[in-house]
Amino acid sequence: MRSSEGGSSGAGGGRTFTERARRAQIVGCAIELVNEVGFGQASVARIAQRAGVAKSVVLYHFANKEELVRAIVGDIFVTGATVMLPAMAAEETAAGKLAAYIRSNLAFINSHRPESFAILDIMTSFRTQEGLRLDEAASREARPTAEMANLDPVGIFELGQRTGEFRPLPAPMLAIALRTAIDGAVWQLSRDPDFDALAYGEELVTIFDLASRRQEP
Amino acid sequence: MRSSEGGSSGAGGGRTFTERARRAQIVGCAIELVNEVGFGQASVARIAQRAGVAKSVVLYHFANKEELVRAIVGDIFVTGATVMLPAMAAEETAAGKLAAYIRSNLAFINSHRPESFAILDIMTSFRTQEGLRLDEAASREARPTAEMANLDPVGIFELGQRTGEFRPLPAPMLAIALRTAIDGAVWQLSRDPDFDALAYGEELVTIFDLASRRQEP
DNA sequence: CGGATTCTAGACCGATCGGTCGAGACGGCT
DNA sequence: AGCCGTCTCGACCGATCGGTCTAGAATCCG
Repeated sequence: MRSSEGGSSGAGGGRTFTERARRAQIVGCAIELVNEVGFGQASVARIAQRAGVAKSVVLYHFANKEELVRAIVGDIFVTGATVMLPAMAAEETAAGKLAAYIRSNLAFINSHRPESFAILDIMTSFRTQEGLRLDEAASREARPTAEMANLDPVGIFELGQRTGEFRPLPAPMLAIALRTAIDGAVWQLSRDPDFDALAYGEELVTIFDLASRRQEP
Repeated sequence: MRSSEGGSSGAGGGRTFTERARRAQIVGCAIELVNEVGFGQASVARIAQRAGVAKSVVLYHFANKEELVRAIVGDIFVTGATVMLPAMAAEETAAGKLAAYIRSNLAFINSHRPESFAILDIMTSFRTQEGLRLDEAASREARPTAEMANLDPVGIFELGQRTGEFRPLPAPMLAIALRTAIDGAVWQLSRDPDFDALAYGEELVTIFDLASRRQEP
C-alpha cells in the first residue's frame, strides 16, 4: 500500500520522494515519446523502456494508462496556465486580456512544441475506457478541472460585454471559435514545422479584435 | 485478380457491379460504425460483422484498412463538395463566397452528423503506416486531392484581396483560422449534441466579415 | 540491527488487432 | 454442360496491447 505520506520531505502532495521523482520522470519520458512516435505507438512498454524501467513500474505508480495520460495532460495544462494567467491578469481591459490570452497561448505553443504535439496527439488519439476523448469526458464530468476553467476564454468575452467594450455577441460561440482557431496553430505546426505561430497569433489578435470590438460611430 | 472492367454495366470506374455495390455497402457500414462506437473500436472484423460478411471480404475489396479509411474520407468529402461548391459559385463577391462557404459547410455538418463525426474520429484517431494523421499525410503528398484543394478557403481570401473588397491580410492564416473554427463546430457537437451549429455558422459569418472587410472611411 | 514497507524486474495472461490462405460457391460465357 | 474468373467464407497467423502476479531488492525507521 502506498502510504499517504512517505517520510523524506514533507510537502509535495502526499507522496514519497521516490514516488514523485518517478512519476515526474515517467511523465516527462511519455511526453517526449508521444511527441516523437505518436500516442498510438507510445505503449506502456515503450514508455517504460525509454525511462529505463520495467513496464510494471509504470503501472505501479499509475493505476492504469488512463491515469498516466491524465497526469501528462494535467502537467502540461498547469505549465501553460502558469504562463497565461499572469499575462491576462496584467491587463485591465477586456480587449487587453483577450490579446494577452491569444499572445501568451501562442507563445507557449511556439516554445513548448513537444508538449503541444503531445497534447494534440493525446486529445486526438486517446480514448477513455468509455470510448470518449478527454475533452468529451471532461465536459461530462460534473466538476470541471480548475485549470481548464481558468483557461476558458468565455469569461473574457462576457467581461467585454458587461463593460460595453465589445459589441453584443454570443460569448460561448466566440470562445469556441477562438479556442479552436488557436488550437489550429498546433495542427498547422504538426503539418509544417516552419509555420510562423507567433505571426499567426498576431493575426488572431487582429481578427478577434475586429470581430468583437464595438464599432465607433 | 480484379479485372479492369467487369462486364455487366459499362460506366463506373473500372469496377464490377458487385465490387461497386460491396464497396459502397462497406463504406456505409463503416461510417455508421465509426459514428457509433468510434474509430478505435471500428476494427475490420466489426465492420465486416455489421455488413454481414466475413472479415476477409472487406480485405478482398480493400487492400488494407488504410485504403478503406481513405475511401470513407473521400466519399464524405465528395458529398460535402457537392453541396458547397455550387453554393460558392452562385455568389459573385468574395464576401458572398465567404459567407456561402461558411453557411454551406455548417449546413452540411448539421445535416450529416454521422459523416461529420466519422471524419472527426478518423482525422483524430487514424494513423497511416508511417504514423501520420491523414491531414499530415495529405500535406506531404505532392499532388493534393482535387476536392480538398477546392474546399480550401484560401482562394476566397486571395480573391477579396485582388478585388480590394478585403483589407490587406495574410490569406493563408485567415484560411487556417476559418477552417479550424468551422471544424470546431464538429468538436463542440460531439461534446454537446444540442449545440446550435447553424447559429454558430451565422456568428462565424459575422466574425470573418468584420475581420476581413476593408473598413469604410 | 531487524522487521515492515516501498519499490522494481520479468515472466505471464487473455484479448484483439490487421492481415493471409486455401477451399469452395456463384455466375456469365461458349 | 463445363470452364473460368469473381467472390465469399472461416480458420489461422504472429504481433502487440494493457494489465497481473510473484519474488526479491532497496529503503526506511525504531
